[in-house]
Amino acid sequence: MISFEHFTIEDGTPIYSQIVRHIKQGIIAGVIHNREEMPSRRLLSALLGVNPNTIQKAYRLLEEEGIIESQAGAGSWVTVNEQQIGAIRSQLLEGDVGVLAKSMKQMEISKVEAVRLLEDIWDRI
Amino acid sequence: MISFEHFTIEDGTPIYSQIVRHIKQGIIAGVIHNREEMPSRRLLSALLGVNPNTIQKAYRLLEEEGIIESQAGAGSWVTVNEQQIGAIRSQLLEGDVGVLAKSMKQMEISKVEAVRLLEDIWDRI
DNA sequence: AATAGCGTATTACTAGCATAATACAGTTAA
DNA sequence: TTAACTGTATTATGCTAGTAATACGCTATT
Repeated sequence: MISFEHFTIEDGTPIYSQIVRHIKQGIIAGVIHNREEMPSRRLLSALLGVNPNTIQKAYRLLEEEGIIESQAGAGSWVTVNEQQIGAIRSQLLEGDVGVLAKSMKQMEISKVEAVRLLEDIWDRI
Repeated sequence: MISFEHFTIEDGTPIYSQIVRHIKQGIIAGVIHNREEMPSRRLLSALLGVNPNTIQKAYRLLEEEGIIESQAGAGSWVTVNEQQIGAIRSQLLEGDVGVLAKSMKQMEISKVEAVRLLEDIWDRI
């Protein structure tokens, strides 16, 4: 069963997006595996203190991306192969790093300074 | 007069936030200077194809942060000193880099790999 | 067979973002 | 002085995110 122990809701981003991202990051980190069982919508809703409809929206999006499958009465499970994992990894990393790089360039930050900032802040987090 | 030539609206973040950020980034980059005149709410609204109330919200937030001042009938101007610029710089950079570092750590990315990714993507943008 | 838990669907409500259409008072320049 | 432009304020509408309360049919387990 997939754990949401280290998951906390932040604001600024829709909750359903944060859940989708948490699952993707877990798959990339190797913490969440293929065929692993997702918590039921009602259970996760109770765990996170969030409305069941919000969980349902997250699960629906994951299903549309082919990352999980659901069966009425039974439950939901992760369904990813190695190729999908690689694609998700690229999708998340290039998106995140691209946003940062673009933002820093607009601030006239140099490449070496950008790397220095990343290394500095990396250790303080 | 402050230029919005290289500004394009993206979705996912409120438009008023994007405008606030654009001003802050311009100040950090040295493209926007103290005492420089902001475009009027109606003019910027027309330039960006956005409602005047959305511009007003952005300007109100900038005013609350002490980054601009407004006078009815006259207009609005940037009011920042060197100390404020340094503070805005830290605020933006540590926020952005912190979000990326935290996200990468959750994906079990190593520090050296993070730096390599940043350097790679930096040149492709 | 029955019950508990599962996914799924619907309706109603609140809050925030954005638009739309005005209105009013202060400043500036012709 | 008057006309144009400024910031400011108000009211109404639509959309999305999120909550709340149900309801229904399927599956697994007892």
